[in-house]
Amino acid sequence: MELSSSISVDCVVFGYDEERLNVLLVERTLSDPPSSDFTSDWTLTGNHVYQDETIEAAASRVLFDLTGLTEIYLEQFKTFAHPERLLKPKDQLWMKSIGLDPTRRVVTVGFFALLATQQANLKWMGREVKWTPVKAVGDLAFDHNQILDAALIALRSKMKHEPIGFELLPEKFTLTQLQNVYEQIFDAQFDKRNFRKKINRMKYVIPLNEKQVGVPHKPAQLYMFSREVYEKTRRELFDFII
Amino acid sequence: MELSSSISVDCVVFGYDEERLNVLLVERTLSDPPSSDFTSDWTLTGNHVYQDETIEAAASRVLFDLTGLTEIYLEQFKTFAHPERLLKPKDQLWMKSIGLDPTRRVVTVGFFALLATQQANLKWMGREVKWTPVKAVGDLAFDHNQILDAALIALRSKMKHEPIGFELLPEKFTLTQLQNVYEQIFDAQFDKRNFRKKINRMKYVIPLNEKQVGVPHKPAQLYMFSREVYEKTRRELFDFII
DNA sequence: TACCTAAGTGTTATTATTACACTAAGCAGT
DNA sequence: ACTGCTTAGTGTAATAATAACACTTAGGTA
Repeated sequence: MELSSSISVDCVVFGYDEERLNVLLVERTLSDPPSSDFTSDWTLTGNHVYQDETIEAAASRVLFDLTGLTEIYLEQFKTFAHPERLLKPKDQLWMKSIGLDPTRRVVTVGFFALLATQQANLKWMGREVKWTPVKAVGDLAFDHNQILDAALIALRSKMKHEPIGFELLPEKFTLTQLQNVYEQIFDAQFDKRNFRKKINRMKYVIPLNEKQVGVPHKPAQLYMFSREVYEKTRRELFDFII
Repeated sequence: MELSSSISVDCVVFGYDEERLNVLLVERTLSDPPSSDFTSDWTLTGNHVYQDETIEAAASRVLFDLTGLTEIYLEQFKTFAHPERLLKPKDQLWMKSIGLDPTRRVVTVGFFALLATQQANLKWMGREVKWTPVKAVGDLAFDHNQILDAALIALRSKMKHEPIGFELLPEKFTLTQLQNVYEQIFDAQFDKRNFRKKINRMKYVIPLNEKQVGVPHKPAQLYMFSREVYEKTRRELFDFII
């Protein structure tokens, strides 16, 4: 039989806080009726797509409602549609409680978003919202662990070949911060001098006439990323690969 | 209002025929009622997802029905859900003619598949099926030009960083064939000696004890690709990038 | 003034990239 | 058997990128 389904978007919102990579989670509690069986747990941030809305608009709406920001790096990475993705008893219970038909198949389109954590001012439909270090995420509701895993794979893969690390930093950043972003996300350590040599070749990482102030050590040069220069100077690489 | 929709998959089936990159198209005619207004045109190969079917299974089913093959390289690349993606008059007419509700939003998950054209034995629900050179594809039905464009972008991007060019060749291939695959898909020319030097470093491209036979020139060494060796010897690269 | 912290910098050996042109092997036609 | 046609296959030298490695500098704090 042909499939009729609801469509939702889930945004895996990654935030970097100068220490590690975090992901935004919102609490899921059973409010109506409040149930003692239902211990609260955590979900990614998602919502249904409205009738006349594109999925990109739905994802932006979720992000805006959540953070108050509009210019967020956002990218569709994968769609999740397994027939049994929402059939765990707790998920069923929760769907009933908010008035959704629990037998209805829900297809969700996964997006990931990148931002510097301090940019965001968090709220979500009155529910609790928190940043959680990606490495400390426990069992999530629905199939959200799977979605998060896929988002991480997509993030790493994109990050290897395109300059999106900057999206996780404030507009002005130091090279040490930039290096830390890559070290955290790839669980790797790079040599400072070699890293900087490489960055030096990237004409789109532009030194500013500005240094850190108020740090209790030699203040670092600040840089910014220019997507414009990147688009002009980018050259195609083939790695395909050893 | 919340969205209720049908889910379909569309497979962008790429085939390489030792000359260029082709894509499989099927003819769309209005059979019931046959209409003289409705000039036939071409679509990608897709179908609805059934109630208890995963989208991956639906895509494999489409490919199997189309080619009789089961072990095809297949990858989900993007989901298309624009509210107006099927509202062109011709698309509406066609949906009515096959008994679909034309006001219903249809969300389609795009997959691309790779094969060597000679492997496939084509048929599709009695409709005409043809290989078309990607560069010669005209206006397609629905939003299928958009889907094809996105598939090409995804293919090129993946191909730059992972060894999937082999999927477009027969199991045993020559280095010249391999080079042609990349030249065609990237619209570029590579130096033969440098290309071969690079391939030489890839331990997963394995020379066989076998040569071409019956060619009217020096017969070429045949090679095969070993995914197993690839997985073992692959090393992570960071290009992120000038 | 001494100490702490992170910033910033250069050299050398190895490896990869680029640009470039001739010889070898098989087949077809005479 | 010889000639010609076609594609396969190969090496070198100059330049650029990578990898491994340790000390000095600038500011703040006590």
